[in-house]
This record gives sequence, structure tokens and C-alpha cells, in this order.
Amino acid sequence: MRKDSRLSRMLHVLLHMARHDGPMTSEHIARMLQTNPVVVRRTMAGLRDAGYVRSEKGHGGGWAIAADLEKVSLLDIHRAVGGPSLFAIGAEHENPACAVEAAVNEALEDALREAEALLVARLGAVSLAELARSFDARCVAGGWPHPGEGAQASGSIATSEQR
Amino acid sequence: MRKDSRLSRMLHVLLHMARHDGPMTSEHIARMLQTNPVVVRRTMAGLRDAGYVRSEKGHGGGWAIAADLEKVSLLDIHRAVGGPSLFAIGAEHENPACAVEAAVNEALEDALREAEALLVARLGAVSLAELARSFDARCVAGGWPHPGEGAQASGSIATSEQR
DNA sequence: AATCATGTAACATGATAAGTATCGTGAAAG
DNA sequence: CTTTCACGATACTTATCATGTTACATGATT
Repeated sequence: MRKDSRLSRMLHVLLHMARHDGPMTSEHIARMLQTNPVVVRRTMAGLRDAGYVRSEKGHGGGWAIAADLEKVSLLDIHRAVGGPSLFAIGAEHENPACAVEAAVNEALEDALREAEALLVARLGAVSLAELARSFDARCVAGGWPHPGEGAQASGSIATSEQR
Repeated sequence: MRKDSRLSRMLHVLLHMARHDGPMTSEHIARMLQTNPVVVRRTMAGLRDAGYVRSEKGHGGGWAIAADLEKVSLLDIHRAVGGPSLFAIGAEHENPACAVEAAVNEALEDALREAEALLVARLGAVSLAELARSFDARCVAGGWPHPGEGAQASGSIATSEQR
């Protein structure tokens, strides 16, 4: 099935927001993600409930960061969007009566647990701030057009805003 | 999303087949898995194509193991059933034009690659024969009714056949 | 010839993220 | 105070894919 892209999308948005002063509208964000404003609101509602972002209605409203990016990990965002299951495979029955099935499930779940622990550790070890910094480094190293630190005063993040 | 249980189911079936002399029908296997014979044939077709099992039509027909279980790993079975993606999360766009999105995707995919490598290594390290032996050990240790080694001459694997 | 079992095709179901349309609510601007 | 803007919420549709189901053809055994 199609993969859950909520974590990926929210990280994308948050990094843009970190480089943006003033709130960003759902409409604006939706264009960045190539989707619909309602999808944006739906997904970002989880981040708001967790206190990572704030939303304001009316003129000049929109979404803004509401937490210290040093203190929020990728894992936190994963959980804020619903913490969906990481794996696409698993056992059919939770508590099988068949001993063979139970043994198979345990073997598989052991392996999955280990991989999940690794993934959780990796995601939990990276803060949004670190991810933003590694983006900066990537720009310098890879020759991407680098969004200048001082060029955003009036809301312009032109270089990497679209898509 | 509902999880793909083909690997789990096929391991379940293969372990039963290893303790069973003579072919097992799709009907019989379907009862074990609590599903439909067509689902069984569809899924086991991949194992047959890979040479791990054999199927025979007509009276006395059905499915039988066709390979040395010491030489077939859990990973082999995973691949034989289509090797579906292990993860339920991922990025939305393959080749994003946005540098921020590209950086986010790379960070996530790095972590996923690592977890996948771990899982692949784990699944690749266990043979079906080892899994069967660990099932035996589990029976002895955990007080499960242990299917006796000599009690299956006429097709009886009564203790752990159903479910 | 009858029966059994697989092979295959075609279609239905279930679950879930994602996409869409619509209306309500509150805040700022004039 | 009316208009406009932007979020909030609900309801519904779409897309996807493993799984479930029905039906029929094919080949092997009796």
C-alpha cells in the first residue's frame, strides 16, 4: 500500500517554518506539499496538540512554531502525527492457539522489535534543529542555492519555498 | 493499515509441512490459516516458483516441501512471497525539487535503510530448519503439548495442526 | 467417467492515508 | 459592523493493496 508520508511532510514543513518569520497559511503550506489545505490542517492538528506549533485565525493568521527546535526530535513528530506503525508486515493473529504459529510470530516479532528499537533510537536522537543545521551544511557542500540567513525579513524564502 | 501477513503465514505453513509426511492440500492449509484455499494457492505460488515447495494435482495431491530447510532462510521466504516493502512510512516524492524536502527525505531514508539492513540480516540469518528446532525447544521449555516425533506416520499432526 | 486438487481469472471486501467540498467560527481590516 | 481571511470540523470520495470469494478450466488418480 501507499506509504504514510505524514512524518516526512511535517518535517518538510517545520524546516520551512523555521526559516520563515510570521505565520504560514495552510494554503501556502499545501502548495509546498502539493496537496490540499484541509490535509495540512488535519495533519498539523497533531503537532498543535503536542505544542510544537500554534495556529491563529483571521487576517495575518496561519501556523507558527511554538517550541524550541533543539528539544523536539523526529520521533516526537512521528508520535505527534499519530505514531503510526512503522512496519508493513506482521502476524495475522494476535494470540494464536497454534503453538507453531506462536513460535513463528515470536521469531518475527523479535526481529521487528529490534529493528523498531533501532529506528526509534535514530529518530529520537535527531532534533529538528540538528536536521535544519544538516540541511545548511548540505547546501554549502552540495552547491544547492543556499537560502541566505538575512534575506527573509519580509517573508521571502524564495529559494526553497515551492514544492 | 492492515499488515501484510504473507511471510508469517508461509512460515507457519512450512513448519507444519516439515512435520507432515505426504502432501497437504490447499483446503487443509486454508483451515490452518483460517482463510481460503485460493489465498493459499496464490501465496504459495511464489514459494513454488522459488523451488521451496512443490504442488501436485489430483488424488493424493497437494503441497510438499521441495528444498533443504537448512538452506532456506526467513528472508528467502519473504522474497518468495513478493518481498513487499517492510516499512509503512516513507517520503511522498521520489525526487523532490525542494532542497529542504530532499534533506528531510535523505535523513529519514538513512534511518530506514539502517533498520532495513538490520531486519534483512536477522531474517537472512535464520533458516527454516533452525526455526523448527527453536519451536521444538520452546515446546519442551514452555510446557506446550509436544508433537511426538514418531506419531505422524499416517499423517497425524493433531496437536498443533488447527489454527 | 467420476472425483479430487491445483491453476487462473474476475470480482468483492476492508482498512487507511489522502483528497475534496462545504459550512461554521473567530479575528483583523476597512 | 460588514467584509475578508484563515482555521476548525464534518462528511464524503478516491486510491491502494492484501485478502476474501466465486467460478471455471486443467490435469492426475481411481
